[in-house]
Amino acid sequence: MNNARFPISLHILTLLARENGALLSSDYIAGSININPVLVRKEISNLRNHGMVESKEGKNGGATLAKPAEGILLSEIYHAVQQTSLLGNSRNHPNPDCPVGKNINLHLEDLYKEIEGALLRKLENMTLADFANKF
Amino acid sequence: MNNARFPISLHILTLLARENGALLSSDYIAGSININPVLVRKEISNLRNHGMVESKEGKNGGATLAKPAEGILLSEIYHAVQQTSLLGNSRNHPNPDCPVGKNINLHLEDLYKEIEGALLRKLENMTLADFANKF
DNA sequence: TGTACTGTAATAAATAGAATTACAGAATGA
DNA sequence: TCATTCTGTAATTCTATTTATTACAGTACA
Repeated sequence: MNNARFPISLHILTLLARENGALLSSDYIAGSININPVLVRKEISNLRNHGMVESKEGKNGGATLAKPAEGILLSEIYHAVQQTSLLGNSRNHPNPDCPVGKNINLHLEDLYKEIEGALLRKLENMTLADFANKF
Repeated sequence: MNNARFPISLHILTLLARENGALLSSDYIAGSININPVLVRKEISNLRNHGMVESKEGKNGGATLAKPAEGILLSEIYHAVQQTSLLGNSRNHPNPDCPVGKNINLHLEDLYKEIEGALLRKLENMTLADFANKF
């Protein structure tokens, strides 16, 4: 997870959480994050697919939360953006003729699962409201 | 941490843990991981700087563990390779004129610290020996 | 019916990651 | 002593990933 999708999504959701239902445009949001509006729309599209955001097309359109910030767990956001494994995967195929190479991916996966579990238990105990209220 | 440094370092250390003090060459290790030997030497150099590995130059040279595998915590390996923050950082500077933009990096940092703490408590309870013994 | 939006695809630019090349220097042992 | 086999490291090239940009169809509003 080297890319900025988690912080970007959290930033978007934090902005939306502070508006009480008012729609924010992708341009406005992009201005706060300082990234390209198209990337904002892409992230919003993803958050919408995960049920956290609603958006409205056309003039005076924009995005808003699909449910109260108290009901959005940070773990949901994590799941919505998570693509690569937490501690990195080698793209290479380790040598199947080596007893370590042959099995390392299996054992790494187990390890990652365990670690990610610990992380998720943390994120499940924090809501978007908790985060947004810090500002 | 999108790159493969954690799994590569763990792979190297696992191989070394299974040799009882015998030296392994970067070429041999690279063959097991299936990456370039220069990258192996770079990682070994880093692990050496962190006191986990010793190496010997010249003919019949190679690397070996600097201390028993029972004394190497997975958290040490994590610290040795960790560069980027766990859940990704935006390279962009958020808008300082926006109340959210102005403070988000601060709050993200706090959040990351807390999450990383949970992860580290897990990794502190696993040794290289625990991992290597699975093979 | 013009304006201001979203949604999305396609492309280009920038950045990061990994491989490769190159070579100096160290240890060995014939 | 000196060829051989290693490490250490810098420099460069190659590749993959990420982000920005361009373009435009479609929607809603006033």
